[in-house]
Amino acid sequence: MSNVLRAVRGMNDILPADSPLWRYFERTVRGWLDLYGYSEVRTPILEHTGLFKRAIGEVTDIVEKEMYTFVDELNGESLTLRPEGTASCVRAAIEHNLLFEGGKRLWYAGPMFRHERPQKGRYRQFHQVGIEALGYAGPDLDIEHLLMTARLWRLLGLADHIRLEINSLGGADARARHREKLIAYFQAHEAELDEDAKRRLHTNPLRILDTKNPAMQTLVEAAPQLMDELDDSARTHFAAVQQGLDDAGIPYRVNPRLVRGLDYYNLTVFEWVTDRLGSQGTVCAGGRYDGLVAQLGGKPAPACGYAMGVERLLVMMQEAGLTPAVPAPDVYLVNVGEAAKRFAPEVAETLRDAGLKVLLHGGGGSFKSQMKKADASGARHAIIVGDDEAAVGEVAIKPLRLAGEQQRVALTRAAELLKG
RNA sequence: GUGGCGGUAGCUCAAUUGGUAGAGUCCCAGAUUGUGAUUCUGGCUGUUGUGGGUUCGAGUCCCAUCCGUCACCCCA
Repeated sequence: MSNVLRAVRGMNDILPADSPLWRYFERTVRGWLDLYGYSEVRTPILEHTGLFKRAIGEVTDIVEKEMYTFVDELNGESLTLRPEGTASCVRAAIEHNLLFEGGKRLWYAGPMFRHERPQKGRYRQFHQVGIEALGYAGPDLDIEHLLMTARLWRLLGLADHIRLEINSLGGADARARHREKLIAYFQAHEAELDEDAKRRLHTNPLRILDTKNPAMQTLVEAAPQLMDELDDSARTHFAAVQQGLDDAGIPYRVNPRLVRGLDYYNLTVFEWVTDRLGSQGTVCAGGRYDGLVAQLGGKPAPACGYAMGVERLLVMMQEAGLTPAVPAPDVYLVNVGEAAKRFAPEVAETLRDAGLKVLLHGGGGSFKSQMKKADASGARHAIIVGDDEAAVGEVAIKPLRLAGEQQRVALTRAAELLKG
């Protein structure tokens, strides 16, 4: 294998054994998005580096050490493979004035890139489906997003394995106040902080609250709560979101320590989590980002959205045994003899004209081996063409799955017989 | 980026204190010269991830590296 080229680490081929699951997932997701009236946007995989720095935040882990950034040597521009989809989606909406007529419900799907250490459910090229509602301020869209995700889990058969956690981050001012209090509080207890916490104190103090170190639990529990800083409008918004979940009968847990890794979030944030994926438990997450449109140069517009990790959901589906049936052709066309070989493409095309999925045997081989392949293909029928049949424009139809006699008919009658 | 464990045929896995790399499956052919799933017979399949080192001799021991995996970090 030393001379063999390999895929880049953390970037996977999706092979025929897996593509039916992907297609099933994508089909389900598209139908589900149609139910809610969302429109697809497709943006480039590559953007100017500045877009992500401005949208995600200069000091986030993603921007500091996980982006695939390079200089286009032909013109000196710094470009970046998108690490997430919201920035591109919002950029496109601003660039093309999509919000001119008011709110827009959008979605996108595709590969994202982050230079992290690969692990199960975490890859350097991974896929997300993202949903964004731009131009809507009220909690009604937050609620719509939570209800629609709950429906998707039901459609995919994952509802029993996923639970919802929500929180409110308040406005920018509330978070700034909270951040200061938090830093002051932890500085006052610096002796009790572990190494991780000391490092995070000024980079990402919110993350200290998430520590898994049992020795710090009491310290963390007595820390200033973001919830206490929320103003009335943020409280009202959050209460309305919870009311909406209650009305819909969707169970959830308010997790005051739930934060987001991207700077643009405010007010409602949520995560759908599972305990079936080890440490990669977050399967879908998002929230409100009312400041982002203006931050990227657009006319100020509120917005909220979320993204799901496709690979993580697919692993869950596989482990739950929810894999779709392998697609099989309707007909496997066996052909033996020179005249038969010339006749076979006409037979195949005629049947395809009638909408039948036909796998034409390729590569020669004995009659027996062709029949074995016909069986292995999963086709319901084998069509057998020999020189005898070819000479008179007939085919032999043999049922492979159900009982029944083989019968020989004119090609012109074959399709109707196979479909009936 | 840090640490633990792992890597043998296309796939799933064996290989005794270091002593000639094996099985099942798959694939191919035949038993059955125009009939597939079962059965029987025969056959193909490897730079033991890669590169060095120790040794008379390395799948096995040592070093490096790549890839996977788990945890951390972070996140979908």
